[in-house]
Amino acid sequence: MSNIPSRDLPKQYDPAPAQKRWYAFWQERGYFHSEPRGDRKPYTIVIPPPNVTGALHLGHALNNTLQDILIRQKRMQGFETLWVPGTDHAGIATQAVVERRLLAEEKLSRHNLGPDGLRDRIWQWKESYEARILGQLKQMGCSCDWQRTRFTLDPVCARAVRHTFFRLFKKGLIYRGKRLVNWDTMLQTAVSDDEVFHEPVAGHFWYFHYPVIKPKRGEPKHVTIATTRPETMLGDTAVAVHPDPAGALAAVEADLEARLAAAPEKQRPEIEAELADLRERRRALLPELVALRNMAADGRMLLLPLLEREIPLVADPWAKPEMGTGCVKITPAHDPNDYEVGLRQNLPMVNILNLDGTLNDNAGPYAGATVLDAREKVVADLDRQGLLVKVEDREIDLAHSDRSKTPIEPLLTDQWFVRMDELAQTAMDAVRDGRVKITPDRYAKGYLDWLGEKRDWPIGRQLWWGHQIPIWYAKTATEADLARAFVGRDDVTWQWDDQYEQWLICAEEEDLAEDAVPGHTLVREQDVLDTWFSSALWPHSTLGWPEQTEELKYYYPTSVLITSRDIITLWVARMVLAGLFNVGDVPFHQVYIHPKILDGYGEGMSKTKGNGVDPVDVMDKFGADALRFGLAHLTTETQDVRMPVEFECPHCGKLIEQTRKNRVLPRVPCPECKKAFSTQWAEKPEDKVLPKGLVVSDRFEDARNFCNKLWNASRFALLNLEGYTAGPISREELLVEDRWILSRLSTVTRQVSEALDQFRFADAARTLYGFAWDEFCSFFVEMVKGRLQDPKGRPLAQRVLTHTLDTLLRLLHPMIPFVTEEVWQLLGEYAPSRGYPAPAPAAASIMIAPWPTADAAMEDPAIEAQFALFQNALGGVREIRARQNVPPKTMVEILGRCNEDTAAKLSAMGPYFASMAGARAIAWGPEVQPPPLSANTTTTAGEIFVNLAGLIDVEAEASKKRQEIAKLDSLIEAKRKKLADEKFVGRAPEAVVQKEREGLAELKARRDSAQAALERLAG
RNA sequence: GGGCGUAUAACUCAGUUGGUUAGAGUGCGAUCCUUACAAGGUCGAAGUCGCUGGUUCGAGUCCAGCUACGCCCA
Repeated sequence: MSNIPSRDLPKQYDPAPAQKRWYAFWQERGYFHSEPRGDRKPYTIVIPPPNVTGALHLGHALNNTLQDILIRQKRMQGFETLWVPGTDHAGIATQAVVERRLLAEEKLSRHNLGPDGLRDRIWQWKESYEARILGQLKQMGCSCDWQRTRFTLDPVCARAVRHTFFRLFKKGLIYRGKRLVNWDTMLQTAVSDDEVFHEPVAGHFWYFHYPVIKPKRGEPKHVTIATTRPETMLGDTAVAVHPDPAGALAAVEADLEARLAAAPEKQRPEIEAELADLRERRRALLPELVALRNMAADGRMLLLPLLEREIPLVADPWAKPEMGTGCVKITPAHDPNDYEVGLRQNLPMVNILNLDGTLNDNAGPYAGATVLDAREKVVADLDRQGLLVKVEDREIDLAHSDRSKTPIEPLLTDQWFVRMDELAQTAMDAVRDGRVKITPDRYAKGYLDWLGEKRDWPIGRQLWWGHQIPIWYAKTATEADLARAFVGRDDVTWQWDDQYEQWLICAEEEDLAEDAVPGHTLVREQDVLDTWFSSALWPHSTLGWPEQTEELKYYYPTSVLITSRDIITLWVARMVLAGLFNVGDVPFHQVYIHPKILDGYGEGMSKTKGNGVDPVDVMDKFGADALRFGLAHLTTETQDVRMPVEFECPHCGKLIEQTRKNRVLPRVPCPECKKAFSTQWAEKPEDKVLPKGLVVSDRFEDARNFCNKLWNASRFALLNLEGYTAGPISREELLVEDRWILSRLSTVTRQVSEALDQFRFADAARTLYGFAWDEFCSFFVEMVKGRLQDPKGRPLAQRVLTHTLDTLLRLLHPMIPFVTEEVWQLLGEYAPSRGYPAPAPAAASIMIAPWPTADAAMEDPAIEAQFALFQNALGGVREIRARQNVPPKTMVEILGRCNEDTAAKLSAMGPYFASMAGARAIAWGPEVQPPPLSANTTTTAGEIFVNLAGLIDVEAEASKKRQEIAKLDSLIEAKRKKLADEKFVGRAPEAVVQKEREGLAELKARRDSAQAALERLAG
């Protein structure tokens, strides 16, 4: 049997074929699949299901890379690991995207298609994006158990949703109530606060008079109010004035004075102006506000213009005497603050809007008009009646729906809620008592604060895409009818709805027929549930709950949840309370919050902004391993990661900076070759035919280079394994470099294991990077070269080399699975059995090879110290060679003046000085004298002289020495001063002082030797 | 307005419990195609640790204030 490589090993690692080959291999072998096994401990992660709205960007790539790193490590550690993949239907987001697309491309609205038609289109979208997303994960190497892939709308998840709703409803934790919501008039649904963004727009501030009905003598005949939305006056049910205008003004004034006193000079004029304004306002306005307050107390009514409706003047602190006219119109059904006033003052709530954003019959003659039309008409009509006082220009912070990008209308509607008081408390307790640990722990604060508000959770969405609420309305039936119809069934329950005087029936498993209650017609609730309702169940719904499956018993609670900080409240908190409510235990023991990836401007990546980078672009250019290692390397404790990206011109390769402007264009022209290329936004055929410009970042180059370095070191090892034999290695036969690398290997193994256990991914990556490159490649591999040429030394060198490489590969595998598997398989061809101290057959795949364990007995500080001496001496020689421009192939003679101990240690390293620094070591020891023409440098190993007879550039060397002396002088001076300071010597710990003294002595010695060298050069 | 975070080399980031002359990668300069690797080797230059004060023998590190930026909440 031959040990000659069975195929050529290229000098550059080519990631693409390895990725394809080994991912298929792993899947064929079923390594990703997990089944409950009593003899092993489970380690479980459920994926944060990506929205099917769009493809994944680098933020997701980071999230999933970290999960795969942990899963792969734990699998190697012998846990029964399960990583559950899946996607989220993302109700409103997906429906909005598909609707927008339909409108843009086919000029169709959802009403043209109808509910079933629209749902068909959304399913098509879902199928295509789910495939794309799962494909992205597979390309990244994610070792998910694909047999267990779930979707939040699939039958298993749907059943969990139904059961959860039923349980909550039965316990009285679900109710229907009025609520002012953010109404999206385009999508015609309520959207949550999280789905609203505010944007300043140019608007106006209109001032109107409302006449007072039957004013008494001396009282004002009208009140003046100001508004940015005149049409809402049609829904006004009161005007408010502050109950204590004088007191309120005084409070504001006191506050301003306090600020003035504390303010820095440059802010004073501004505050002073405000104060002056306030005092003027008191002079001009206060008497009237007091009068109005008294009128309010006396029950005076106003006449709402246009509709000629009588509305009360009320006293309420919401009216701010320091703002506007001091009076404020109250529209409880269309403004959150007014809604509060309406509740306090017991005012009627008049809704003037239809769901499509036009005005309804309550708007009288304006019914049917759009909001903007009504606004114009209302202003014109008031003006005609002489009630328009003035108009000011003003910038308005207008709420927009994140989904449709249209302005939000606050609207009072019936909504479904989950009562949160008790549920929130259970989730708070779980974090407080440590059953759920959040890392970094500062994020626990936001979680607890948010839950502490215990705000009821609005769960209804007026959409067609989602889990339909399992409620049926019975208007006409009596409770006796229901009891008769559902006798003996525990899967149906009902409640009385006071507001609309009807029965609400909830069914746990199957839908109810229209005639399920004989003689009556049931009507099903049309609303669907908030997406987060199904996401909240994810850790247990994916494991089969409500069935008590083997999976649920074995894998639940899961081990860790890895996610980004923006959904700690929306998702993490709700998973905790849902898990506790449904299963009776927390959904996971640990939560790790990872950094966010920002673009070059410091903005988070998102599909809508256009700055999202497709990980596939990065993988096309650098490979999956480079993507993964690069991301892990960036995952530090607190920092978000800034990643400026560039387009790579597909024609000429030129890199073009991605800007706010060009990142949303469907095509970008290359400034270099003038040809255009397409981007992720290309949709029109004429754009799509252009070649695509990859979006890349040089931040992955390091990682790509690292993988290549590892590949080449492996290549070297493989090319030198001819004649390899497995065999035991005894400690005694090891050479210095063997002991050193094994010592380091053990330390690194320990450090990496600990770092991953504590989610310090960057530490783990940096440790491995430094070890592999600077120690394994730069020293061990270099030093083993000579031994491999020597028949006597070769077997041991091969054994230590294969063992070290084997261990290094295993440590790296979770981060860079493909290249490590590629090398592992090649290594298996030449050295199927390997290891220290005794060889053992290697696993069939590195994926299932055991995770290395640190061997404290191998950690040898003495050897590491000795090795450090060698490294320092070597560095000294190289430095002199470089500064003296000694040609690379010229061998130099070196001498070292050092103590006996160091001399003994360095004498043994002769061959390595030769091979690694082109130096022949002549002598080591305390008595060594410098050659007449030499350059020197002082290292921790002593003073190194390089004999430069025939080579020396005297002036360069002298100048270098003078520089060195100057620098040492200033350091010596600083240290002298410090040691002369009695306070330092008296109060600092003795060890520190001693260290300073030694430091000074060393600096002086170095200065002396530099001085001596300078004199020799002169002489 | 409240909360959280960040500010260290030209860029992107490390920097443990305060203690020698503050590190890495990239980029920059010099040099070398030495048979694992030019996606590489060797060497080098480069920092008022955001600002101001405080604690301390000693501060990038601890405290206070300020400035700028980011995120979350209202």
